[in-house]
Amino acid sequence: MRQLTKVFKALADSNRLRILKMLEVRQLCVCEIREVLGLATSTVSKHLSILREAGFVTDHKEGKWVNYELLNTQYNEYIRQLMPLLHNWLIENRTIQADRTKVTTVCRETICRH
Amino acid sequence: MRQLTKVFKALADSNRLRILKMLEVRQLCVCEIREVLGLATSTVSKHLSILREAGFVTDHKEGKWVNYELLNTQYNEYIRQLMPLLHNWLIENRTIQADRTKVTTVCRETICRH
DNA sequence: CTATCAATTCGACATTTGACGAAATATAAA
DNA sequence: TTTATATTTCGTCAAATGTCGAATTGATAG
Repeated sequence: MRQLTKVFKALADSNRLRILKMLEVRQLCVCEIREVLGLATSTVSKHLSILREAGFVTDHKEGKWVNYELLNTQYNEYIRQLMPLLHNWLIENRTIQADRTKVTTVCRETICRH
Repeated sequence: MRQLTKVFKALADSNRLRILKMLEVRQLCVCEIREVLGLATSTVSKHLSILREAGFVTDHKEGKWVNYELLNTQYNEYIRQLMPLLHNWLIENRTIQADRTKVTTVCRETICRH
């Protein structure tokens, strides 16, 4: 039950939903997500750790960046079943659509300098 | 997005999950749920209002009691898709199993005369 | 009409949560 | 090695949450 509430708690925040829907487009580093959401870097990092602890995402070091991506494995049965639903949700949402557009244009090389 | 986070927030509490899994067995009034969960009546009432606002349950007056039951309609698309998953989850969980056993034996007539 | 009893609402309280900036860590570049 | 940059961790704060008991509401039974 603890594991399930952790999964639902992770989904019970609009900024984390936005992150998950952005990661459906492609891998992203912390500063790219920060740029789209307009939050402090530390806040984004915290959100990502919550998503990681719940089993939604995983991270890979790439130079000085940390890439986060959706974890599409069968490790967590709850998430394995939830992700297909989430994939079809919020598609019409304007914020989500805008986020995803930004994600395609955002470039870590230019953004992260300052 | 607001509606979806409301749905996930409602699911992000173990007592509310226990309530939903109990309601899979049968309709229940507030005092029956209170008896199983061991919470204050006002707390149970609050949990039920959160589940109602999110669209999971509905209530019917029956004399001095208020019966709560799962709302299995297509009003809320999120819930319509989530409930089948939740139905198959937590089946092995001991707390949930114990709750459901109690639900079958609990009698509002005897319990509520406290 | 008055008592009783189930349920809700309200007010208080402790805990959790989401946010930030500062400090610490890690990696790349000079 | 020193500097710059990306990320994490830590401390703090305000707001939200879960809980309770008391007061209120609503309906039944005397």
